[in-house]
Amino acid sequence: MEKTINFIPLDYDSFDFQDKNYIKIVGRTEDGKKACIIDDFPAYFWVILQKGLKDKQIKKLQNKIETISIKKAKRTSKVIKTELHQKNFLGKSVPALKLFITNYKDAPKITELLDFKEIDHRREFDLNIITKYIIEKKFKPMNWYKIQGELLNNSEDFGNLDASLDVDICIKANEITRSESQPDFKPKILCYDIETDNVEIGSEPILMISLYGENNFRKVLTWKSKDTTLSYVETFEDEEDMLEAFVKYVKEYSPDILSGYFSDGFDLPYLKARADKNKFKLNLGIDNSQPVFSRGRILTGKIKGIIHLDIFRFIRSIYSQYLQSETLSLNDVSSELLNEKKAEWEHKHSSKIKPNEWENYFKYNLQDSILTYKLAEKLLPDIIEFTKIIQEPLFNVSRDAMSAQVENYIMHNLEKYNEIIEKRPHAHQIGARRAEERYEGAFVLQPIPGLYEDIVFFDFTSMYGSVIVTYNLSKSTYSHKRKPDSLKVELENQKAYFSKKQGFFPQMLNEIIKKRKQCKKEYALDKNPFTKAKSNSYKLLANAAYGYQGFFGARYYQLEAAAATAALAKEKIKETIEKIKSKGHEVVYSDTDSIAFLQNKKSNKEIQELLEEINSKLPGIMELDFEGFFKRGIWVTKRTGEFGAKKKYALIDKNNNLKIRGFETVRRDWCTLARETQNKILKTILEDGNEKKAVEHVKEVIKKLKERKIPLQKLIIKTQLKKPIEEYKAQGPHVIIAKRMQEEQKIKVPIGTLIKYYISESTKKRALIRERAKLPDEKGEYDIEYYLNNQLLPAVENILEVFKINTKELVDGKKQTNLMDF
DNA sequence: GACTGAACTATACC
DNA sequence: ACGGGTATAGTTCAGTC
Repeated sequence: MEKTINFIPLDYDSFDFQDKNYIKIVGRTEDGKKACIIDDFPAYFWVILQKGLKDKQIKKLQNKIETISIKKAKRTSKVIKTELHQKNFLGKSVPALKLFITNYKDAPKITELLDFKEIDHRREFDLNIITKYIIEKKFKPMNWYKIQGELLNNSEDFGNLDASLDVDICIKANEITRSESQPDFKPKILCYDIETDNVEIGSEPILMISLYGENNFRKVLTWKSKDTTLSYVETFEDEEDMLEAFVKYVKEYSPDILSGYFSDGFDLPYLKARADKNKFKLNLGIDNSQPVFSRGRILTGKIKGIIHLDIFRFIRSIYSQYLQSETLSLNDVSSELLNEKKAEWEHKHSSKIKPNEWENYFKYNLQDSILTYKLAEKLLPDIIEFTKIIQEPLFNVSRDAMSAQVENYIMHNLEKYNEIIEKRPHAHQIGARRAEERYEGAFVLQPIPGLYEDIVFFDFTSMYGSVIVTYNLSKSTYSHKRKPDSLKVELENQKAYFSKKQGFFPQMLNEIIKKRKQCKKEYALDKNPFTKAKSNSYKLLANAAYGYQGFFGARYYQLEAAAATAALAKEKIKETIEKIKSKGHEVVYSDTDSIAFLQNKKSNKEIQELLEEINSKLPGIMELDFEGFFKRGIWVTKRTGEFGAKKKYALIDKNNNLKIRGFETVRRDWCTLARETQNKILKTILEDGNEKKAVEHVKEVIKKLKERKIPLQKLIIKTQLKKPIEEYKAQGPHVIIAKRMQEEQKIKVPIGTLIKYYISESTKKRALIRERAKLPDEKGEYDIEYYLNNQLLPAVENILEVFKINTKELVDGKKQTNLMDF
């Protein structure tokens, strides 16, 4: 039966039927029904031919290729037909054969048989099948389409596929056209969280599972305690019954997105492992399949027909640059984004929980799902807009690293350039790229330490991106030797040349930057969160494009283009600094794309005119922007030597808002006491314009510390493990503490763990710091001398030095601090 | 055992 | 393995006397 529906694709999957590839897309219809679209997949890839082949030679080659057939264990795969096309590859026009094959999965195998001398390159055999499908059919995620096709209703097509799918409607597509109207789509989200006694996946039973969804849908499922009056708690006989109810509720709710926080790495694999132990099928998929885990660098959990969204993964790979949370824990991120915290619950083994305590545990468990739901709601505009722009499924976009996002964007936008997609680098190429010498990067101006007044900040908008566009720096425009009408860029040990004819990479980047500008304008007029999200997405892409060209895993890697980008950016900012100086302004500081200088009694209007004048002479799309006026700013010396420290300064604006960069205040590996004290003195100095109050405050803190009146809590030092503990060559304090945590307390300390410790007094003379490091709850007295000399004073010394104050004089009994004082 | 520079390590800036 | 280079600064390590 013929059927036409309006449909929005959400989740993509591929399957084989009679040895051919098909794509299965799950999404929603306009009236909110869950639908599945089956579409065929034209499996093909390209071989790029040598130039100047005669028609006869090509025909002969085609005939040879068309006989290729390979047998794998289960299927025979062959070349169906070939077509000759004129395509572009890396900006050059090339003759190419389009090879249609029966099964795309065998494309790499078939390319191995194509070692004919007439063939220069084989391409597009190494794409993800869904990526290739979306490019080919332009059936893009999170957009509305009109689907016209055959209704599958208990039909025998595809082996009764439709009958096994838990959807309202299933259609074999004949025609897919983009709808004119694109109404807003609000996906149905369900969030979940589990609690266990042991974090080792599957090691012990799951104690409870919470669920939270729209219209205040809330559940806590448990089998541990039946003693509760909380209406949302449901109790079961055993773990298996609880798991069964979990699956039942998910299916009834029928979410588009099932979301957890770190659920890829914990909740979902744990659920699966416990289901296995109970010999129970965790059949969450719409085809009743169980979650499937792919082992990349990190575990990834996929559920068929439902988008499994791990909010933590998205935050870590994309969103963390907008956050200032010290860790990406649910608690820290929720505090920052939602101004809400996890519920109070002191973790203890379930055997030690008293009957009247369980309710608090249930509330805690539910709160985690609620926070995850709120985070999902908050971040979804960003995730959806990014998905629409990148044109990959939300499942991938929410997990991919920035390099993959840039690459996917490129691949999905190459068609209008008639370009064949470059291949992924081989392992040996990656090795060679990684071994390449590093190139010279950005310029950082050495500041002269001091307190300054009335500071102006300018910065270049998307500087590196605008340089790439302006000078046409990319793989397809690069040449190692001079060509007519090419731009020469002097690098450290070589010269690089870039053609003036615009390449697709700079052209695409130009579009991205233009769209960003447009969105920004739009948002200024109408504060729509989706416009903001779109603007953010383009900004992210524009900023990542430079790093992409220098990234060893990139299809369009060109180190010379990256090096030239940095070199030209450096040249331009230096010229701009000179220009500002020539107008009588003292330039205080500059880092990469920003310049700070003294207003020097000039009016704001004159500053604006200066900006316009500079802009009128900048090349291409390069643009300098006004960042802000600051009433005061402080730059300090390095700890060693008397020169000004780079990447370390503090500013205050007219509304007394602080902007602190690089100082210990913003570093999480310093104890709270040092950070708070430093923050306070920076604030008073910048507010008052003098150091008087700051000195008094420091004296007070020193006194308290010496009297041991500072609580230990403020002296805990946190350091993150950046690699497995056995790989450390130097046994620093945090490494020793981590080892003890693992050996004495049986606490797992994987990469990324934030190790907490304090430095205690020692009976031994000249003991190493690591020998004095103790766990926060370990008995001992903190070492006053250490905290004075290694934490507090270093944090305030360089700041007070600007006012010629010797910190040591603030310390009573200086002989303990420095023997030279005698 | 004291001292010193190099190596290792973590974190921040843009 | 999953953007790039620039920079500060603490602690340990290894060599010297």
